[in-house]
Amino acid sequence: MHMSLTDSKEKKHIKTLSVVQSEVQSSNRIGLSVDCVIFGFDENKLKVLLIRSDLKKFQHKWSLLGDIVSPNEDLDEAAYRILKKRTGLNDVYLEQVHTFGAVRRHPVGRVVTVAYCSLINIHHHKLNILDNELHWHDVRQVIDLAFDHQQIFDTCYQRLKKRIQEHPLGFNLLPKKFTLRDLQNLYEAILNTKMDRRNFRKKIFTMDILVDLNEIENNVPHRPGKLYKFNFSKYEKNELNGQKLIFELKYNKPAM
Amino acid sequence: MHMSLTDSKEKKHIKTLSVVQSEVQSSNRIGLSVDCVIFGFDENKLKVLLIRSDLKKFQHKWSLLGDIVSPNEDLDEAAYRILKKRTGLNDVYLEQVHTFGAVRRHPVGRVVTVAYCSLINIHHHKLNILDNELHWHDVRQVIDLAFDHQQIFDTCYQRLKKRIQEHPLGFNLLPKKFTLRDLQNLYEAILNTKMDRRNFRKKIFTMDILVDLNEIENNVPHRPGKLYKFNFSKYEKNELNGQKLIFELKYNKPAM
DNA sequence: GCAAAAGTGTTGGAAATACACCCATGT
DNA sequence: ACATGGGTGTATTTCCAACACTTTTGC
Repeated sequence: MHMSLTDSKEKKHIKTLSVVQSEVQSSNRIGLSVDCVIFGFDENKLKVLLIRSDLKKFQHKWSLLGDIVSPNEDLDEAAYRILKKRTGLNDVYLEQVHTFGAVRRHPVGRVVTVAYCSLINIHHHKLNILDNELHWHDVRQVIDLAFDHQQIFDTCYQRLKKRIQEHPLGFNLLPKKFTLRDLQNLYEAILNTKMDRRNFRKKIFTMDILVDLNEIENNVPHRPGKLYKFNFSKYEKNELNGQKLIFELKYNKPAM
Repeated sequence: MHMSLTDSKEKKHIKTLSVVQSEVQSSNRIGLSVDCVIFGFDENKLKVLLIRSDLKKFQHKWSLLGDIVSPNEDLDEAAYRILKKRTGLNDVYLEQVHTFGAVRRHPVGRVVTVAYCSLINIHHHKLNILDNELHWHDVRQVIDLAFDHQQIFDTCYQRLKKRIQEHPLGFNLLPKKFTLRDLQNLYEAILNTKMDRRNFRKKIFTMDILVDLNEIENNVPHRPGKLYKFNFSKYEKNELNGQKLIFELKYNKPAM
């Protein structure tokens, strides 16, 4: 059944670097940008950081934080740069989500944008927020963004909901010390669900990823809750050893 | 605590289209390409379609199928175009996976590439395969690809393993009519695991996504298996109604 | 009749759910 | 003292994993 291929085959032309180089250059009229969907958590609500569009055409609409990628920076670097510029934060959770490349997605011409999703502690950066052109929005009230940013936001929010059920990302949104109620509120807000308090605690403790700080919250008009922190190294160790998913929180029931 | 913001705030400069336009143009010296990781299934092995690099520097290495994105085609279109050109297939499963944008990832200069993952029935396109520069490789023997294609391949393969446990993608790799053994072989090959036949059948039937064709395979030296096809509409209906995941096949045990 | 894979049910353990009472604090 | 949410245990159900024998075909 196997025939010799050598006779029927045409040897493919091998290109030199410079040939390909000119091919690339003749077609690199496509702009490249990065847009960041920066999530924070405050007042038991999931928030997203938005800015007024700086384009006249979209002047009254909100948009994501984005910028053009510079020719000598890595894609990820660009995302970190934007995040740093707007929030002053380094070393935060940042994940590439999806690239949007429809021809007419941007009014200035062909710009392909790579969307990143970031989770930050909203209280770690009071800085540039006093500019009222930059604002935290309740995710439930995010509508009608500029460009195709609504679609980008929706995609990132969907991804967050999925990822947070499989990995302990939520801790990026909380202060270092938190109560179990804080943690549960976070998950309920993001997943738009209600969970049984006892079962939630059981599940989290079974994962063995919290450190009991032997402290309690204060100034609460009820019995104070114990404070915990996330045990990052323990989680990583578990993830390496057991190939089983250590963190799994799946809830399908909508709230109420 | 809330102070009036109006006095301290500097009104942001609103840019016109043309200002942004020139910003984009001055910085669009970044090439944009698409690379496709095309998976097929044959001889009970998961295969991936590779081509000899057309760059002299990488002349002896295999690489993914890719091309430059043209300024007037959508990103997804570019991926479909590449797939069509190489396999002759339309309307196949294609999914964007990740964008790779390290500054020095490509020798000809700055080229950012968007990786797509595709699943096709390997027997639907005998066409261009006789060119021995284009070849199906057993995924277990994919090493040392050109550029950063090894990393791209690894990322896509990882993604495939995950996605196929949550969605009925496997059917894209099988012929229209298949036996349950075929289906199980597919999953075992992709996930590199062994499953219990009885439990596998039970799980699949519970999902109620197969149509019994009342046919059996023939020319097998043992009792022939029944043939089924995938019931796409039924799956979609289930996915809409119940918000619960209908398709869930999780196996963590390695083979043997 | 024999080799080789198809087809089929049951059982035990683990995990998820549902659910109710006492406790510590601020007012 | 009371209002508020913190903290805990158990019974039930559901899901998953383990497992062995009979059936049908080609040779």
